[in-house]
This record gives sequence, structure tokens and C-alpha cells, in this order.
Amino acid sequence: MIKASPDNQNTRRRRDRSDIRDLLIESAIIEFAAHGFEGSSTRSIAERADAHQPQINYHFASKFQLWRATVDHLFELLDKTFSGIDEIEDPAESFAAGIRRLVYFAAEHPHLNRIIVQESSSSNPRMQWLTEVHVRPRFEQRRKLWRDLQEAGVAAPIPDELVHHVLIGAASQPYVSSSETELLLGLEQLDWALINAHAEGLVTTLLPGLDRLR
Amino acid sequence: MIKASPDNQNTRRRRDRSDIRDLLIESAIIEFAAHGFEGSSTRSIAERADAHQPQINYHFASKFQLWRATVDHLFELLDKTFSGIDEIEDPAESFAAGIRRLVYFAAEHPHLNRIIVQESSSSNPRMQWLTEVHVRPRFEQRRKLWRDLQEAGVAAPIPDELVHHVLIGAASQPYVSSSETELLLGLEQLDWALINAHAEGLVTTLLPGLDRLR
DNA sequence: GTCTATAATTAGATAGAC
DNA sequence: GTCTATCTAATTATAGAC
Repeated sequence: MIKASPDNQNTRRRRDRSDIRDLLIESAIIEFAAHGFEGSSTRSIAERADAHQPQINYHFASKFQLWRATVDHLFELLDKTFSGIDEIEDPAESFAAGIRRLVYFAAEHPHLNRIIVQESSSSNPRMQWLTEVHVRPRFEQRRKLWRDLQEAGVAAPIPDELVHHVLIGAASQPYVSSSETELLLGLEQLDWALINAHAEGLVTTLLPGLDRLR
Repeated sequence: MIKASPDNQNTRRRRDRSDIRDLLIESAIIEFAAHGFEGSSTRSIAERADAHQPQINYHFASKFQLWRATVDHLFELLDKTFSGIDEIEDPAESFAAGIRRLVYFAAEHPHLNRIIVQESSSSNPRMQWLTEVHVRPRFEQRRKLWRDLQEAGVAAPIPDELVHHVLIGAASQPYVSSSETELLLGLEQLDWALINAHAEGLVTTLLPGLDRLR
């Protein structure tokens, strides 16, 4: 309607926004997480940021490059959440802190895990880029630390080849499927007490030897 | 090419296949799991079954009803995997058997969990139907059994509100993201020994009191 | 029940005015 | 850098011959 009416040409005034790149990424986070790459449209992403669809091509050249910038941004947030964890000297306590932060991050930013799961559900160029650039370093580090903790008798008998995925799954599934979780529990939103109990429960369960060390 | 050429009208002969419904569902399982509902096209689904796109509307009336029939089919397979588990008298052993079968099913049929995750990533009519019809009964039963096992001192300190999702995540994540897992491990396919170690590891980890009972 | 043809809509990307 | 208009291709669904 608005578009068709020549009288309403002033409903959307021309405006320059220096933060438009960030706004488009914020919008893309929500759309890609909800509908996947193929299921998301650049039109919807632009509209959510109150922008026009061609602006995506201007600022990111293609839908794929917008997706990559979106994933890069989310991994930067993840890095911030984990900052300083290497300074914890005891490896068991460091891994425990990693579990807690993983749960908190998944609860606060479920979008990253949603995007990863949607892409890793099939083999495609996006999944390969994501795996090599962002996942592999975290996977290898976690695997090595886990082997050390198993030798020390602290860690549960989860195979080190799979501990990355088991941990990610156990930590993020309630939040990746948060609309399902909330519908099942009859809640508007998952509260902090439950998220905390989740995190502490995982620490105790995955590191049963931690108590003995304290 | 073939379509455009009038000489090649015999490249695809007319044929009636009584199993076309099942073939379309088999094809839909793969497409929906890989690309999600919105990212899958009825053309691709039909082509994979060597059928024409309008046959989907003839046999299922709409893309959505094809999706529902596909999910129903996968849950029937899940029920078969779990058949007879209620006859295990000891609740701890029954839950342990449930964990093992969940892992084996996720490894063999990762498509169901992929479809569930993709839909539960946003609130939509498909997610609501899926949750109420298929997920809720399993969720409630698992939650109640878990509470009993925690009171008996057998189960790990995972909150009963979240045990369904934590268990599903820990059991299925390596297979939902199997292309990622295989790329990271440099494997063509996850082998049986690893899948078995995964299942047994989860049983021991989630039911730490089980050994004492044996 | 299968198949071709096509309607109606929507997709990502581009051209060019401003 | 924003915006309108539009191109080409792909989408789901339907009509009608066989």
C-alpha cells in the first residue's frame, strides 16, 4: 500500500546510518538462527533492520558473505565469554569454568549453536568453512585437555573424540530448542536458577573427580 | 535439454509405482534433515524419488502435510527401536537401556534429530505440532523416571526439567553434526566401536549409581 | 495416478537516479 | 550510501490432457 501510493513517498525518508552494517548483522543473527541460511531471505533480514534489500548487497556483496560476517561476529562474542579462562591454573577447575561459561553463553546467545547445527546437518561449503576456521581449534584444545583430565581420574568416561560434541549438545540443547523447552515447561522464559542448576549439574556430572580434589 | 527436445519425449516413460508415497517420504527425510522445511524444495524432493513435483501435491496435498507424514514415519521408527523397553523391571536398567538405544538410533537415523532441532529453533506451527504430539509424552515420562532415579541415588544431578534435552543433546549431537564430526576426526564414517563407547560412556556418566546396584 | 504446462509468488542480485 | 525499479531464476500449487 505505502509503496504503491505516490502520496506517501515521504513515509520512508532517505537516511544514512553509520551503524547499518552492525544492524544488518544483528538482524541476520536472528533470521539465520531461526530459518537457516537457505530458509532466510535477504528481504526479511533487511526489513528487520528497517533497511532495503539491496543494501545487503552493497554492504556485504552477497548473502553468503553476510552469513560469514554474522558467524564471525558471534564467535567474537564467544571469545569474550571465555576470556581469561586460560589463566586458571588447575586444569580441572579451568575445564569446569569452561562448562559453566558454555552453558551461560548458550542460554544468552542460542543463535550461534542454532546456526552451527543447521549448517552441520549437511556437508556444504558453509559447513566446511565454519568447521575449519572456527570449530577445529576449539575441538582440538578441548579434546587434549579432556584426555589429560581422564588420565588424572577427574573426567567422566566420554571418548575424547566425541567430548566436544557431547559437551556442546548437553550444554546447549535446552536453549537451541528454547521455544520447545519453554512450551514443555509452561514457562515464558528459562530463569537463571534453572540455568545455573544446569551448569553446576553438568560440571558435577562430567567431572566426577573434581570434588575429591577440592 | 531433455525437456526442451520434442524428440526425447520417451526419456521418461509414464509409470505407476504403488510405493511412490513411501519413496517420497524417504526422499523428504533426507531433504528436510539437510535443509530444513523452508530450505527444502518440493522439486528436489520429487527429483530424488525420480518423480515429478506435482505428484507431491497429489499424494500429500501440500508441502506441510508431506513434512508431517515424514515426521510421523520417523517417530514410528523410534518407537520400534524402543519396543520392549518397558518390560525391563529395574528402572535404572530400563533408563540405561533407553540411553543406549537413543545413541544407536541417533547414529542410525540422525535425520529425526536434525529435523527436530531445525524446527525447534523457532516458534512456528510445525514446532508446536511436533512438541505436543510427539515430544511431550516422551518428555514427561523421561522426567518422571529421572526424578525417581535421583531419589534412589542412581542418577546424576541434572535438573529433571532439563534432563530430556540434556540427554538428547549429549546422545545425538555427534550424529546430528556428523559431517562436522567426520571432518574433524578425519573419518569417512563414525564406526561402531566409537558409537558403542559413546553409549556406554553416557550410561556410566549419567547413572553413576548404577554400578553400585549391580 | 502420471505428466506437461503454467499460474502466482518470491528469491538474490543489479542498474541507475539521487 | 540510500533507494526505486527491475531482471532472471526458482518457488509452491493448480489445471487439464492422458
